[in-house]
Amino acid sequence: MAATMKDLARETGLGLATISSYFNGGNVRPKNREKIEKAIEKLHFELNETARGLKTNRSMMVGAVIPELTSAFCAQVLSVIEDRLRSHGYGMLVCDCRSDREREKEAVEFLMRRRVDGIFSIPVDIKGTHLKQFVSSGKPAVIIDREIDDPGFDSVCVDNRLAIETGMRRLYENGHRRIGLIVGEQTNNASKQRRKGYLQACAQLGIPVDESLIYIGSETVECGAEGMRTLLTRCPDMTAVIAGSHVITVGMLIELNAQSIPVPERISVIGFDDPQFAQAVHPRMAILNQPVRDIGEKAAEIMLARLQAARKKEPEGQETQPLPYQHLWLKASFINGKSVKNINEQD
Amino acid sequence: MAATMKDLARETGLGLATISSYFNGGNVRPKNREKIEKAIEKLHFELNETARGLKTNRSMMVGAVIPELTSAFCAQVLSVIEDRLRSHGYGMLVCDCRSDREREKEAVEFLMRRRVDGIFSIPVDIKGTHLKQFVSSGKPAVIIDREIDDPGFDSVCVDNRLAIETGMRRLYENGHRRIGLIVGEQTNNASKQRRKGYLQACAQLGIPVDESLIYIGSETVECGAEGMRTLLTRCPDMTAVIAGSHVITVGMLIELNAQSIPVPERISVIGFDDPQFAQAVHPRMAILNQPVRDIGEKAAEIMLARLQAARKKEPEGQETQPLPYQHLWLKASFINGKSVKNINEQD
DNA sequence: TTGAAAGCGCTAACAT
DNA sequence: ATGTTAGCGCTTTCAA
Repeated sequence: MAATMKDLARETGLGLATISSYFNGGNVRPKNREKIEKAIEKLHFELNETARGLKTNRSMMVGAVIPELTSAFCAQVLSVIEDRLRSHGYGMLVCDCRSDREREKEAVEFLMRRRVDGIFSIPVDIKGTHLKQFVSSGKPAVIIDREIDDPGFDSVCVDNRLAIETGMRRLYENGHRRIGLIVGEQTNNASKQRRKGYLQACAQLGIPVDESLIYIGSETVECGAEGMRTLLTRCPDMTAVIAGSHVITVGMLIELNAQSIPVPERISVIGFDDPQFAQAVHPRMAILNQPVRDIGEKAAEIMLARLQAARKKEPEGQETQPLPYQHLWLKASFINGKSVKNINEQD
Repeated sequence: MAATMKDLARETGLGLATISSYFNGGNVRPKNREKIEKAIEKLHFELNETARGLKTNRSMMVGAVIPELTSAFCAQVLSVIEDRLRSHGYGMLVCDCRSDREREKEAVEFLMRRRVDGIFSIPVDIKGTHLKQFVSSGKPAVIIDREIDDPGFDSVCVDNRLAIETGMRRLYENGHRRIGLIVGEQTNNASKQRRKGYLQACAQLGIPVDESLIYIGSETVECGAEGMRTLLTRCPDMTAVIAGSHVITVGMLIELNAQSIPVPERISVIGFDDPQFAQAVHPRMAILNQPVRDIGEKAAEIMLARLQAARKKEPEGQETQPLPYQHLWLKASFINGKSVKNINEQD
């Protein structure tokens, strides 16, 4: 159906190699360049990357395995990555695994069959077992957002411990001592780190830890609402709450809203992520904001470096010494709002 | 590097065709099935879809060209589509074109080089010129969310005219007559239809049209804020506003929030999309909600039907009569909130 | 049911 | 600088 290089060769009277060379930046006589370009135009020729990939053993595609495409965090990070990679000629195959380990594993196998050159993963399985087979084929995987037990990958994470600590300190400075925390399941390292940050902050600030102030649920809006509801009745003396993720923030606000509980008069809150959302709610919410743009850029950068290294390797024959794995820890920033009340004067 | 069918053949002592037949649901003796499965296990064999695609002229991938991956609407629709397609063995290559026509065109070319079997497009170019070349190769394109001038594609849209009309009627019933509208650029058919719905509702309800109540900007948060600011000063007697999209809704609320304008006391608002967001803001916002799930499902369904038809066609040789293009119009629903004040009693 | 062989569109030696 | 040719890993006739 579609025109092939052979057709271009016939049309121009040139050899196949010349045509191929034209597309691969080789030296082609200006006269012939023109001829080729004319033929391309005439025959509506489009390079067949599938065939090229078969020959070169590179698909010029990467995979992205994520827990939820509808999460703003995932979408924003992917958006940055896709942009950077496509500008280097790489396509991105997205696989949403719905936070399910089985589907995550299947997604990686799916991507392997398509011979993607690399995989970005926001892992559900923090052991990273789903990627073992893939990396053992010598291809790069970059982990995003979740610290993984296995050090055999590059990773770009946010210092979640520090993030929560920052929030806690803010609340402390504003006189809060009975502070609640709503976080997701502790199988997820990000959530784990957030809880750890909470405990650590308590220790540093001399706040006695009260486990009943900690609600552990899941990464869902429902959990945020449920958590808020629970904490409000369980700890009536609680003056502030920190949400352990964006969806939890949303759920938290839904519950406060449903119960018409005034923020920050009755309770102070610090949310997570999405500055626009924080500005749109009333009162403007204080948040711990993850640097999504940086995360995406760093992850893409690392991947592109590895992809490039892989391309160079082959010609040399000998294994160049491998780049050491990178583990980046980016910092979340605190964006102030009006959702935290200073209760110092009340003492 | 990776094991090939040849390796399986050698390992099992069988012929290539038998191996291939095994993977394609052909008849293989149980004894040999076992042998093959053992060999697959042993050699960590993974089918090479690239090679298969070259031969079969199907990539088992579809492309998705969208204006902004970070838009919740896009992400949600894609999430549904990806799920449905992958369960049928298709991968999804996502191309975010940042609402840019040039990049949109490039994205389609990019996808053509990868020989995707179909393309989903939430088009920037409503002429659909970016898809011309692609569909002329006989492959299906499904347009989402934006009515396109060319009828030569399938499309799944929302009746935006009706949506805004519904909102207008609600406001009318609550006594509002001076109603503002903030919409995106009129090069976009969705925005166009929304404005049309506004005008039509005015006509039906006997509200005189005042162009100064209509703010036309772009599909950005900034435009929502700017629009709100403008309308508030330009039309101090305005009692209600309808937002023409979700991002505009967010911008609108940011501005109201910044100016500490009480909703719905001073002004009533109706937003667009994202029920969770609507519930999280105070007071709970009334919205016109697009059926994202249905949109994705219908689009995927149409695509899968066409993909299947294309597979059947070849064996028959003769062109089966083409399925007629479908143009679906789904309805947005009104979800009530507390952001609309009944001002009838004040008369 | 299975095997042998041709070829999908391209790249990369190698030869010219 | 350009042409010739041999595969990349698979599917698919065609024979056996």
